[in-house]
Amino acid sequence: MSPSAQKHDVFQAIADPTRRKVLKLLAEKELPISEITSHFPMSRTAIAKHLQVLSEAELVSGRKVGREKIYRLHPEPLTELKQWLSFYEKFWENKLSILKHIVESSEDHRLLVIKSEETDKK
Amino acid sequence: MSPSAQKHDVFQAIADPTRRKVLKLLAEKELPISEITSHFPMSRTAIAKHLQVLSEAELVSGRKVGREKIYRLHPEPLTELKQWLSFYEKFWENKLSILKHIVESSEDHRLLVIKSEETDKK
DNA sequence: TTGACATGAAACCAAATGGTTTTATATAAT
DNA sequence: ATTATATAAAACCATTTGGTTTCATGTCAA
Repeated sequence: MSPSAQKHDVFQAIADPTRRKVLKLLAEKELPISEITSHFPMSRTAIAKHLQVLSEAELVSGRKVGREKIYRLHPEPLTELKQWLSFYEKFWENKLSILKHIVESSEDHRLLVIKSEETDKK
Repeated sequence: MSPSAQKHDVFQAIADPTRRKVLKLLAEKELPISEITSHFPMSRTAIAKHLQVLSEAELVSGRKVGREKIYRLHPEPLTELKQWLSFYEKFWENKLSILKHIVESSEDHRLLVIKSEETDKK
């Protein structure tokens, strides 16, 4: 595929556990495909495809060195994720918001307890 | 699909743009399925399935009120995402780590020089 | 009671996903 | 020059995904 085919975004890219593990590997140091593959119970081709997805999301980039293709982490796109997350942080960082959430759901909890007790007595 | 099938995790759940938009809607206030659906160009059934995925990831929960099923945001699982992200933040927040990355693997040595000078001024 | 409304459940479908195997090509090492 | 290594490219495959349509069921309103 063409470079930066923009087919996959960062949200999709990190959805797969294998790809997340690849990113973690590359966080330590850049690596050729075959060495990355050695950490997984699947074929080199499969890993190459995962690298392509990561590459489309611009989370990694590969350069050819001799007969090897060496991939390295390119973490900048993760800032998009961080931004997205920051919107929701208020729901667990702001105590008032958390409290509000609890208050809103308290009726249901009472209901649940009562039902459980009734069931137990029978 | 079976209820609470624990089939989807938070990474998968937020991978889909529609589901992210649903979360944002529910961040404002809890809503019944049909009202959520009114914000999207797709069927109620499709939205119901997205809600199921979000529910499996425990990002939302639904309770039946009369003939409506009202869904509410449950943002706690996003902390897992935040934790995951925090590991990578050093690569763009910590200048030394960024520099280390450039030194280790960059073809662009001009960038290296600029970053070094900035660091030296301290 | 009779509709209308809100959802649930199931069958179906095309496309995407995550893998495989096979074949080809360029580079490195002997 | 030959062989082993590293990757690329393509065909193929099963399952999942993201949607649809249809039909059934429970609840509210007139």
